[in-house]
Amino acid sequence: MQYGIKHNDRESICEALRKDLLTGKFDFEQPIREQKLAERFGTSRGPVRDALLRLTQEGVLVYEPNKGVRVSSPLTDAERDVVVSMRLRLEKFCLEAFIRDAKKHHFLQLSFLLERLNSACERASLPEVAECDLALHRYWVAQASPHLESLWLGLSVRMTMKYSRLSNYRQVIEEHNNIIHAVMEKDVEKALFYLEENVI
Amino acid sequence: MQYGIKHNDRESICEALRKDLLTGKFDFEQPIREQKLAERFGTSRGPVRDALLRLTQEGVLVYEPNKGVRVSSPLTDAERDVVVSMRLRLEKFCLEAFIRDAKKHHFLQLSFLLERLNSACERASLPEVAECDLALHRYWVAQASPHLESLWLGLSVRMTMKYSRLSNYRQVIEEHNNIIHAVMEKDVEKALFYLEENVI
DNA sequence: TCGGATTAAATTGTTAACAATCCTCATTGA
DNA sequence: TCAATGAGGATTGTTAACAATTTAATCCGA
Repeated sequence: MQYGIKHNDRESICEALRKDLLTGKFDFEQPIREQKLAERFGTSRGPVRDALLRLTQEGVLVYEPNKGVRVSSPLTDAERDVVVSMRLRLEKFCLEAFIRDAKKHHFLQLSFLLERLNSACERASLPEVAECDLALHRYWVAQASPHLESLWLGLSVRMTMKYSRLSNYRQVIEEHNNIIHAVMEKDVEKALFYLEENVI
Repeated sequence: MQYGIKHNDRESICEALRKDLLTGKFDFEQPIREQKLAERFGTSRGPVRDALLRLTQEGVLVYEPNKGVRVSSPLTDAERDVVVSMRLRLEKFCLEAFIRDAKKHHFLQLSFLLERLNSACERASLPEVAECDLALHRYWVAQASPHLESLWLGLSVRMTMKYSRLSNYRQVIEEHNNIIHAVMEKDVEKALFYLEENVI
């Protein structure tokens, strides 16, 4: 239970599926069947449909009327470049605002998320690393601008789908340590520099 | 019926609501009730919920568990700046690709959409102008990169919500004429220049 | 054997009823 | 007077059944 958000079915199904999709448990173009997922999550098709609709909007799935959804094909390199630069624009804005306004308990939460990322890296569990990495970035985005959070999610998800630098665990830890130390010292310039190194 | 897309209930409800929201038919922070909309559109709550979920993801609505959705508050000026620059980054990429690959029937469709925008401006109908303006931009985005279309939608919707330059109808026509003429001459540089003038 | 129509199965789209949750407001007791 | 409590009504969340559509399989004739 992260952030203390209350989860209903569609939320938790959505998160579980997103994790599976980001870590490559489904093939590209593979169609997704509602009934099957409903059984897996022990609900009816309703909440499953809600989750699929959300993931479609995020860009992980593609929807075709009367045919359901399938896993979307990866971005071209050119498209990915665009997405990367958009995410950087957004996240730099948020990180700067976060540093400006952060209180003690925000730093605490940051340390907690960083620690989670570390231990996920130690366990060398790619799904967990992916999740913790996104949770960390998502935290300062959500704090700085709830308005832009869903926008950010769509961007990161598309990036992560294309391919994942996350398998180099040592580097993942290094990069996030750098960012967060800079944040704690309220050194905006340094933080943005390390962020730029990380979001590629 | 534009693009020949097949509409089911949730799609058409979504579009109708988006238009209403973009043209200010609901107040900011006003809660949206599912039952009321279901009656208005002559369906059950199911498709309405789907539409609301999509509009939430696009950023027009805000969702709170067990409380439904409400109209999201406008962006701050700083947030809007970020969104504008992101949309420009995305749309310039798409317009450039569009110019590179466009065939005759694409230009034809473009002329058609421009004509629709013109007549909406002549009728001085703000809802229609807003719709036609978005439809036009959306066309080259969708043609150039279906992957990025939903991303673009989220950006434009958030921009348009904040405030609308669209009420200066003469300028709207002028700006789009410039863009599209440049596109037809396959003059990338000029097209991007006029686009930059328009997306503000 | 092949192409096209026809039927059957699988899948998505929609609905109405029911369950769970939240909100309002009157009541109670100190 | 005021806060706590607790019905009740309103609203969202979930479910299972049904309708519409697509996909797959079968059959038939040339």
